[in-house]
Amino acid sequence: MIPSIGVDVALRRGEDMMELHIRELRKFDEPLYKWVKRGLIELIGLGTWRPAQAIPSERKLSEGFGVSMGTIRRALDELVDDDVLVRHQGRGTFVTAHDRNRYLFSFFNVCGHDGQRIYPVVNLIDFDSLRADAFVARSLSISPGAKVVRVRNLLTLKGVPTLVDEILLPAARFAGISRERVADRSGTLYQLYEEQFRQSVTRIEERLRATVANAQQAADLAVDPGYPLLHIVRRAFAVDGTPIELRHSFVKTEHYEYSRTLHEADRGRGRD
Amino acid sequence: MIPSIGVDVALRRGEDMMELHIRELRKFDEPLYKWVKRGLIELIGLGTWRPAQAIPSERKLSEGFGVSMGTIRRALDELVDDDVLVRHQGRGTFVTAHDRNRYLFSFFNVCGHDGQRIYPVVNLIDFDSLRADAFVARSLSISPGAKVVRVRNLLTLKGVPTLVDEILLPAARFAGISRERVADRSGTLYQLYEEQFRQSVTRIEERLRATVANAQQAADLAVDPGYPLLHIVRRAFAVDGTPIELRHSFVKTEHYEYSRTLHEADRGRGRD
DNA sequence: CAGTGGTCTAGACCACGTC
DNA sequence: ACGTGGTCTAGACCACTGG
Repeated sequence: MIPSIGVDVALRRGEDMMELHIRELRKFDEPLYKWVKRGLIELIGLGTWRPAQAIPSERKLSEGFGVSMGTIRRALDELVDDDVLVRHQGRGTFVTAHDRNRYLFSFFNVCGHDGQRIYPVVNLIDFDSLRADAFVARSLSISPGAKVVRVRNLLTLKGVPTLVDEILLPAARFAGISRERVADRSGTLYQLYEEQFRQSVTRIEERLRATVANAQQAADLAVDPGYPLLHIVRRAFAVDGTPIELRHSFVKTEHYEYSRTLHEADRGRGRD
Repeated sequence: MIPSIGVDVALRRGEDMMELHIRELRKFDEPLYKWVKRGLIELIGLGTWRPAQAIPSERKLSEGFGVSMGTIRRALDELVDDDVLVRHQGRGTFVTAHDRNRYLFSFFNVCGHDGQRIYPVVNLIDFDSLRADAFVARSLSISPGAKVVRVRNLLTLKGVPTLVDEILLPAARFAGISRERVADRSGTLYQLYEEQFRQSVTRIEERLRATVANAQQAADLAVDPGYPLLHIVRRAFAVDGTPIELRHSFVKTEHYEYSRTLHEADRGRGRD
């Protein structure tokens, strides 16, 4: 988009050309603040400002984008709502820093019957690639037949094999992904997506069903075929709203279970 | 900044009494828009504008409160976020009409495999009372042996028996509840709690497991014993944070499933 | 101290819905 | 045509943080 936005010097010279360039990239009938927001998302995605780093001040952004501070603030407000940015009065506005606990427990909802959270031990049991069938293509908003990477994990909680994951990723968004890079990571998969492929997960959608273990799952989880399992179908979405992961999880809920707290103000989120 | 000047001016013009009432509520060191917001909440609470009715336009509110339109808009923005108001461009701003859909779909997360929401048909199949055992007592924060009302419902979606509920209520909080009052209600159970017993549910906590149908459940849901069911244990909490309902739901997820969307900003809610 | 975000103003023009 | 909310401007002063 406009790689030099925010760098004060670049604006003064060639202002007219810049302005023209900016206006051309504007979408028809799109509010200015949405355009600013998209621009900032793009710049963050390009690594212009790293997590925990400050972005330019509102006044500089106002000058750089050529819009008023009110418009900048509106864009920043939405990015703060989306948890892409954090404001600190008197200090500046910062790209959100994501630590491992955040990702682990923000979207990992399995806990003991007493409600206690447990750190899972993750073991990679399979890594390969395949072509998207109709369902996968629709779920990931890609073309049928497009290349998809598949990761299978076994999660163990306090020595008890509890959960098997089958994770499908659109290969186009994860260029260069390999068994080694997945197996040798230090944090969660979502950290890997973010740090190595610039894909930040901001929203997930989950559907839960009850099912019974097939032969493979029974072997992985050390139960008999026919044992009841919680089947979670999850889609993870990037900042721009596109799905970047489709995940099937099968949970043995004998000692652990899936837990959520819902607030009245969240109504309507159940199905959007 | 002396907001009461604008208020006084408005009063001299004989607008109405709302400003007089609000003026006393002004706190020092509070942003103006927060004051406007509290004022509007109070006026709505007093019934100045009924649900589904329009409130005054932003320009009139600006004049009435003696603040700029930008400040009014900020207060309205937050009230829209809180779902107290709804905006309709070109028509006005309206007090949210809370109909049965609100409660139904705010905490009812079962939908079709295609994501479509369905209105369930509820049939009361049992109503009795019993004494709390240790688990129920702890779950409802009551004494073991205290009286508990039990309601059993069968929910049918598009003619398919899909869900059986066992609902446990602390009798002390639901004095005068009867089979008839539960069966003859027009809306949801949570509406009944709110309207007849002044118990508003603001938060729920859910834990999900996979299980298999016992004989009773199999008969209710028209499946064979051993069929996999989603078992949801729910606690509903009142405004003051005390639990007022313990509910076990058993869901046949053949055609319908449990669905949730989680946002990154919700992190930490999974286990609190 | 200078610079940041937080709040607020007093307008403007536009898109939309209703009459 | 008119009034509504939606967007946007070009400033202002404040509270807070850091050197």
